[in-house]
Amino acid sequence: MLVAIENFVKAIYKNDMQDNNDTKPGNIAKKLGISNAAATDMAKKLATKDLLHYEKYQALQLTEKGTKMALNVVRKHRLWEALLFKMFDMSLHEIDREAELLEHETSDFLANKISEYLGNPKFDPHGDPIPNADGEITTEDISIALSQSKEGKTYIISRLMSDDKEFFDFCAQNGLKYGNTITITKQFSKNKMTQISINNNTILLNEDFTNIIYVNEI
Amino acid sequence: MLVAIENFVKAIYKNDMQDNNDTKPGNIAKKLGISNAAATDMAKKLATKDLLHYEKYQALQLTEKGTKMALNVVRKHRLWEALLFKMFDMSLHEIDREAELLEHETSDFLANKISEYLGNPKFDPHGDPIPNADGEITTEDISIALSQSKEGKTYIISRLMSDDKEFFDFCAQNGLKYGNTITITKQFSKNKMTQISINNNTILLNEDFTNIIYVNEI
DNA sequence: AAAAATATTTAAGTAAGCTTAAAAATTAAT
DNA sequence: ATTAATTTTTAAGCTTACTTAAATATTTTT
Repeated sequence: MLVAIENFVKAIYKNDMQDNNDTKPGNIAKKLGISNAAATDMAKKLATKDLLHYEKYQALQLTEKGTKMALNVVRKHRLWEALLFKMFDMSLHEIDREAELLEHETSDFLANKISEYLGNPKFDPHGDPIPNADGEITTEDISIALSQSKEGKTYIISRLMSDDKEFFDFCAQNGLKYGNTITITKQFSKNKMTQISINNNTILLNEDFTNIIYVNEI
Repeated sequence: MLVAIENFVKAIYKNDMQDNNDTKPGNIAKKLGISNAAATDMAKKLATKDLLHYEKYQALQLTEKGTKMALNVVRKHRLWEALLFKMFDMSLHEIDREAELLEHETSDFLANKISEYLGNPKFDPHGDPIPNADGEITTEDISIALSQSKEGKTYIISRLMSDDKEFFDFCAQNGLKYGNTITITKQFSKNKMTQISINNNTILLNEDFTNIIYVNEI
């Protein structure tokens, strides 16, 4: 019950943040692996709980209450990722997989304990910001997608925005890790490829990758 | 779905282990806070899944498969307790409360990581044995209830078999903690009270307490 | 601006995990 | 050994979170 609701508002929140497709039931349904009909039903139900605004055929919009709930779940997810990553020898994909389950069964009390233990971190191991206990993200996001980076410049990897195992495995193998430095050796504007240099290795990345790897200017 | 089942087999397992009332639907229902009818229904359902043996009006009996499932959940519960107790400043009651939720959303993979990190502990902070990854409890239980202790003898506290907050608060206040040493200064056989000495303090305990505090001879 | 394709909504139905109330069996008390 | 009390079971019903299929609206293509 609560899990389904939490996952629903979280999916809306993430769709609004990260993806550029609009937040209609079908898109949320796809992310959650449920039917469009189920998503519409749930949307209507959550509207009665004041978690989102629903109007037929329109995009779903979280209310303040809904956003708070989403951020609370996101906070727990990212705190778990940070904790598991620090303590155990686990990959980015593995910590994501575990956090996906633990996030719904974590009290605010425990979340605060974890945060405190970690020194109230502002970012998780993917570089995603961790909302504070009040559901606020206090960091300013100055990162850009690698696809927007400028040839010749040097950047620091700030976010790996994915939950795909293969992507993370690739990143791990090639030193593409939160905090590492890379230089853009070439931008191929025609075919949207980006050539980077990292640890004296040259890697050619396609659009799929350069849209989910985020970097900060130095 | 899985959570309800896991809690059901766990309740049976614990009832068999700790309590001397028989394992009929009503007793399990009481523990889980559900109706007798619901417990009967669930028992029938789990019988079809080969998790327990069900015969009308008879006590419920876990199959080997059911026992394995129960032990797997118990393992995760106790590992979480051990981890939370070690890492954070949390009471026995608090770690129990959190572990009760986390236990159902923990992969075997993560459970093994936690166990490894803790050095594969054999006991949790209550002194309860932690089953290994194969669902086996390899330690021999040589502890006795405080109510069975002998006047004049000295013991080490080995288990605090409860999940009640008030009990734990009392224990914490009085140094009644796993591993601590106590001496039995007097056994009042008539009214079933036990007087103990701990840290140069004298405490009088009634039957409710002496039946759930376990000790080992030195 | 129609037609075609796609997405959303409505409607009807299902399974899980409960509930309450009444019937049947067991257990306890006299 | 009946009677009384308690427990277990059966039966019927509810809610949540889905499903599929059909109807309706929207969006895209031509």
